[in-house]
Amino acid sequence: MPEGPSIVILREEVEKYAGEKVVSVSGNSKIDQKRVLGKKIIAFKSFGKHFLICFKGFTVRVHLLMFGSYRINEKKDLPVRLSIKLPDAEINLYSCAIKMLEGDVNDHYDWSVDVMNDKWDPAKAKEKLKTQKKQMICDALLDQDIFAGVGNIIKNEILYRVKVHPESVVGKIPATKLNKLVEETRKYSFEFLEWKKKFELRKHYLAHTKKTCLRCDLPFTRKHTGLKNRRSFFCTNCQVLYK
DNA sequence: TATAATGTTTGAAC
DNA sequence: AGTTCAAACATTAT
Repeated sequence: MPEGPSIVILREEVEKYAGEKVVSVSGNSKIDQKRVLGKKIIAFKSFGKHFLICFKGFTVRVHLLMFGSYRINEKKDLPVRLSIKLPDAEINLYSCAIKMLEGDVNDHYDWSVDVMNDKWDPAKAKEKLKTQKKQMICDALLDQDIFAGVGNIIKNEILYRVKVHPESVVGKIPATKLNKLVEETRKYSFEFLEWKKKFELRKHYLAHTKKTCLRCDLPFTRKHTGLKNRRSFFCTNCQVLYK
C-alpha cells in the first residue's frame, strides 16, 4: 500500500471528516489512546509515507510500512492497531507503526521535501543531492530526507523513464540529467496517484517487475542494488551507467 | 507451501 | 564514533 501517492489517497478519503471529535478509540497500539478521546481532529495531513492525524498540541503519526492497511467505515478480519470512531466515520488502521508527535506538526516536517506536497521544492532536492555525490542514485531516490514519499516502485519507474542505470553514482550524473530526474520524480508520482485511484497502476509499469525492455526488446536485469539493497529492474542497454 | 515483497527502526557487532 | 547488518514487525500474492 504504502508509497507517497497511496498515503495521499488515504488522506483525501478522510479529509471531509476533519473538525469532528473522537467518540471512541481502540486497538492494540501502545500509544496513549485516552489522549485523543473527545478531542477534535484539526486536520488530516500526509508527509511522504506518513499519514498524520493532527490534534491541538500533538499529532498521531501513522506509517503503513510494508504491509500496513486501512479501512474507512469498514473493518478487516485482522486485529486492529488503531480504530478511531467519529460521529460520521470510523477509521481503522492495521499492521502499522503509530507514534505520537508532540507540539506543532509543522515543527516536525519540512513540507518542501514531500514530493506530493504543494510546497515541494525541486531545488532543495538538487542541493541535497550535491551533498550525496558518492551515493548510488537508487539509494538517493529512496532517501526520505531528499524525496519523501518515493518508494521502490517509483524508484524503478523513474530510472527507466529518464534512462539512468540504478547503480549510477550521483556525482557522475550530468546536471541536466539529474535535473530531469528530479522533475520526473514529481511528475511520475502524480501519474502513480491517478493510476492508483483507478486501480490500474500495475498496468502502467514500464520497469518494475518487468522481464523485457519495451524500448529495445532485450531482457531486463533484475538485481538488488545499492546500500539499501532493494530490487531494481533495468535495461543495461537503454539505461546509462554513470560511474 | 515457502518465499518474497510497495518499509523502517533498533540495537548488536565490528 | 561510524558503519554494517540482522532482526523485528506482519500480510498477502505467487
